[in-house]
Amino acid sequence: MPPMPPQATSNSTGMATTSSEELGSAAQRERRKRIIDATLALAAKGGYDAVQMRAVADKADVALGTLYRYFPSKVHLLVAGLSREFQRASEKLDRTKIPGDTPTDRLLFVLGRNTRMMQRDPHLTEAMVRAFMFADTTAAAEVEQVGKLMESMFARAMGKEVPTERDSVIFHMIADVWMANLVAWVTRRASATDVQHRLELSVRLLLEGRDED
Amino acid sequence: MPPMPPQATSNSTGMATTSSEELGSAAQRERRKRIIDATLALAAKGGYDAVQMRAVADKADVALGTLYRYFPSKVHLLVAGLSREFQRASEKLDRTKIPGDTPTDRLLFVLGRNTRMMQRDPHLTEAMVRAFMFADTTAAAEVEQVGKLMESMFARAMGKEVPTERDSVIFHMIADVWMANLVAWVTRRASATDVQHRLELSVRLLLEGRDED
DNA sequence: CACATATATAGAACACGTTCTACTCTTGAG
DNA sequence: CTCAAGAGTAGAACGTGTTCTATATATGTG
Repeated sequence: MPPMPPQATSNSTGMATTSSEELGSAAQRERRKRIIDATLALAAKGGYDAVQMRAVADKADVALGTLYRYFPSKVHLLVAGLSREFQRASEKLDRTKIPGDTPTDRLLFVLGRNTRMMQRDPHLTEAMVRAFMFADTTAAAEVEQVGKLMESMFARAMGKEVPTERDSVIFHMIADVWMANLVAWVTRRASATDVQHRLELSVRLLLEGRDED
Repeated sequence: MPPMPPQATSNSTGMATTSSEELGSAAQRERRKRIIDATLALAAKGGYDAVQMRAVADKADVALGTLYRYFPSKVHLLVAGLSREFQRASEKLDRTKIPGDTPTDRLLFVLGRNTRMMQRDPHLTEAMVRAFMFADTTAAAEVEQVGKLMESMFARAMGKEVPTERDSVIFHMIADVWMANLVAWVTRRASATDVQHRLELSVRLLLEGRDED
């Protein structure tokens, strides 16, 4: 067993620790940030395949061994990147008044906004989303964290800060449909408008049990 | 450009050609079958990681180069395996009277039956489902075919042999939720009962706009 | 039959994720 | 200050997906 370094974001409560995020010295937080920056930069340029561990290490100016000490696999790395992106989106959302007359409309606004944001960077989205779906059991915790982030964004959008169990399940389904559609879009099996329509229909059905107003 | 062999299953109509399936000499169909058999056997024994191209080639008694001539990547191979499994499930279904009083119930029966069938072989399911989700654009056609199979199974279950556009979209969403739940199950982020409940809830909401009867 | 061409084979070669080794640099406890 | 343990570094090494090369075998056409 190697001695664990900064690493892992288990955090049993699911709440972020104040604002500074997790353990590690300043230098370590710096390194971790550089690594994720490098990852996302490479992903944005060439997608999943362009995120090569040696390239990430180089660009982040750490040794390959160090990279692996921080993130035990390429998938962990990319899911961590997705997590950070969602965290940022979520924070930005907090500073925004979400438009829409009904909770459903507001959820749809959030979903549409994030979808468009991701579609603006196809390579990056491809890399993160494929890693997310490919993740195996060893990255289950990281995937779960992303799930939590999506759920809480949805909850906030709908003004259900404390979702019921049923709400949670429905948010989870919406997240599933969202991710599935992003995957389809990323692999060119669905157009941007396909995605938009499907999301709208499924959200209305799941939340209101109807579509067309 | 290398000369294409048996290969690809485009089939623009989406209909299976009578019963014998696709082009190629008898020997070629034989090889193809052996390859998929070998793939599924290895997958059943050790999941995604155990499906190693050299091992598949060995077990199928073909050269590595031949394997690649038939299936251009590991993902193609596994998605083809999933496709064949679904085709079989679909055929078996055709020989079955689907129980259930309402179309929704019948769809849920089919979904539950297939889910249980897949859960009976966790490794195999893990291998196929992860490949399915990880597939890139080069395997989009194969993924689409699997999508078509799911859709037509659902359509048949509900007695909607000729689904409307709206039906299709809804079937697609159900397939998305189904696959997402299988992924979650496979990575131990969801239990079998979680999956069952989520599927039931989402199908009822998507099809009837309500749950609890 | 004979040959041209498509397929199949064995195995080397290559790429990239991951692991390992040997060494150096930091850091914090005493 | 000293030094032991942890963290980082450079780079070799390994495993598996994929590609390439050289050769052999089928196959169908004159």
